[in-house]
Amino acid sequence: MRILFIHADYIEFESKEKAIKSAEEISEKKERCDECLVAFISVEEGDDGIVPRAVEEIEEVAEKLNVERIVLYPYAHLSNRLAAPDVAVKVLKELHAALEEKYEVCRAPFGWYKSFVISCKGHPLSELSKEIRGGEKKEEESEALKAEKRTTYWYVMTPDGEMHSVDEFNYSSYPNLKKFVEYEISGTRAVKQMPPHVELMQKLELADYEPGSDSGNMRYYPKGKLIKALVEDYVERRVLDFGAMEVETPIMYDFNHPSLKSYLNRFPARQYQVLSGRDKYFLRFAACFGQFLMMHDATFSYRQMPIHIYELAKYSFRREQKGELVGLRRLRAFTMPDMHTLARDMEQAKEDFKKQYEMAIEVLRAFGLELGDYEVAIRFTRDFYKNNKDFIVSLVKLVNRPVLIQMWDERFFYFVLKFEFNFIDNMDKAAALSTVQIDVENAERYGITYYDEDGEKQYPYILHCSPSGAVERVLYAMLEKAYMDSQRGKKPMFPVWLSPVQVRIVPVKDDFVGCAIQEMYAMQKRGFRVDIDDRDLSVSRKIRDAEKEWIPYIVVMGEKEKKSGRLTVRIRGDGVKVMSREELIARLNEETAGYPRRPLPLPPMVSQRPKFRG
RNA sequence: GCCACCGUAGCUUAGCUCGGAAGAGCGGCUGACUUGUAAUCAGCAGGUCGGGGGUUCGAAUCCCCCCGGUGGCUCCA
Repeated sequence: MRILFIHADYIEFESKEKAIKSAEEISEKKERCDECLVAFISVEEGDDGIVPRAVEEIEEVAEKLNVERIVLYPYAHLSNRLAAPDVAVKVLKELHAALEEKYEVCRAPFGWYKSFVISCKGHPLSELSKEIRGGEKKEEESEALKAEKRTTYWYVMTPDGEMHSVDEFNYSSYPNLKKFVEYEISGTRAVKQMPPHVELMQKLELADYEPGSDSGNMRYYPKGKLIKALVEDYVERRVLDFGAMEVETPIMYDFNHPSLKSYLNRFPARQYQVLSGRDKYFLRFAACFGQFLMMHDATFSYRQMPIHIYELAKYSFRREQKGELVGLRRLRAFTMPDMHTLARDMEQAKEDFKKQYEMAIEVLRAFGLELGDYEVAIRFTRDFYKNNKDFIVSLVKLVNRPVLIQMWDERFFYFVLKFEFNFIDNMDKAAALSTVQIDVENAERYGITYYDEDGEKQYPYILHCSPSGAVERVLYAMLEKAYMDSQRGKKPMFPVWLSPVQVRIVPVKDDFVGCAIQEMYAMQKRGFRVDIDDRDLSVSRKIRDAEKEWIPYIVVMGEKEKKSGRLTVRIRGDGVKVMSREELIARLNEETAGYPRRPLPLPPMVSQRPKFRG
């Protein structure tokens, strides 16, 4: 709380018009107070508990000045981290009530544009400012956290349904699971190295830091943008095939909306805030808000369920702690495919949960991430486990490998069951990709209801699903995996359908650029991304550059090819083969079948491209 | 957010310990070469040494503050 004190001969103020929707109702527009202490007050975040101290401070000043009247004047402009309006009004009212015991108190209305005239006495003590700090909130949080930790139990479940103690499980065949368990439970690591994906995202000209923005807001170069767009296209199609309806919702929401507020209050801090005039909004951190508000207004019955709605939440914003931001692993602005499912009962919720679990496995496979490239975590409450033991075991059977289990005695979050697929990177850090949760709380919070067989309103269960996790994080996982491959002597690359350039044609000398263009057009027409390195450089140099770009097929074009009409193709990681154009196209078709396509994101002539980095 | 380390040309970096004229490779430009599967040769241009302050005759180098990045902690709805 910040207070500016003025010892005044008099103050007059008049309320002109409401500045915010939630302005107080008032009886008198014009007021005057003589011989008083005026306190201009900004109520700040976290000020709920500090009224007694504020009262002390104000009384101390009032006593010194020997005044009988105090004017409390809400004044937002002393602070840039204001409390929500309703909190501010509450605090001001409490101040008023407490001071009224000894003083005559007048309070200017909250939320109005007011004109005022003040006559400051001008003696040395007539102008003072104070800042009063609270700061108890954090401790409350950590208490809650400690409680959570006390009642959390960790296990490893094997496909036979056995629960093993995390300490006694034999990890020898599952080193990554061991790393994951360590990451989750103890969290001690001691590696000193740049995360490999950071260097790769820059070298390959995919993504980069943007010094002109806030930390964790990246720029994406054409090749990175292409991969991102393809990943998004693919996930979207999977989700639409799954039966979801695609929607679009705003990226910012009113702090004072009752449903949003109680949701936010459960998880304090961590949002970007946006001012629209004097009204405060927060940027979404997932698509939940918009979709829940939409479904609050929708009418539907048990006959239509399960209902799926989907949005690519671009962007979602979380104001993560600075020390937590790393390359593409953890960002402040990210792209979140977000599907919500409204299920009429737990049976339906479980059934859909399992289907989504299976979908997530397939989605990650499309990005070259197989079972074994990531670790599975399943988390639930003790009650849920008691009633659904077989269901949990069936999930573990499906992946046919040991899975980390976290069980809570009580429900701390909005869900009773959740799974994640966690990628373990070269620094032994875990990052969640796919996830699905069964939410038992938010239907009620948002007033989302369906009509049951008897025409009665019921709250549905809500599944939150991101089949891939954040798109940027998919990129991160692919890059980290490629680095692991290169460490094992394998040539790193993206799946062919995601390679920004799928075929590079290297003319031996200028004379063959014409033939190269013909070849390029022929393959382009069939839907592939082909370019030509027309630079005046040696063949080996151009091969080297193409290899550094991880291009899967390099076609050298010279006299031989012109005469024979066959192509000499250098296949990444598989030597040089001579084949016809149709054979190459057949191979490309096979490797990209069923995946979305996009055109080359760069000028087709390598000589015509800017260098985005070095 | 806290602690530690790092920041020199578009990129990778030498110089910093112990203060004394900022050096290279790649990339770019110009020219020569017309090339057959991971770097053709030569010349030229390119630097507020992350920013600000201090110490000093003199600071890339020593000290302080700030910004950015990374590691660890905390956190991760």
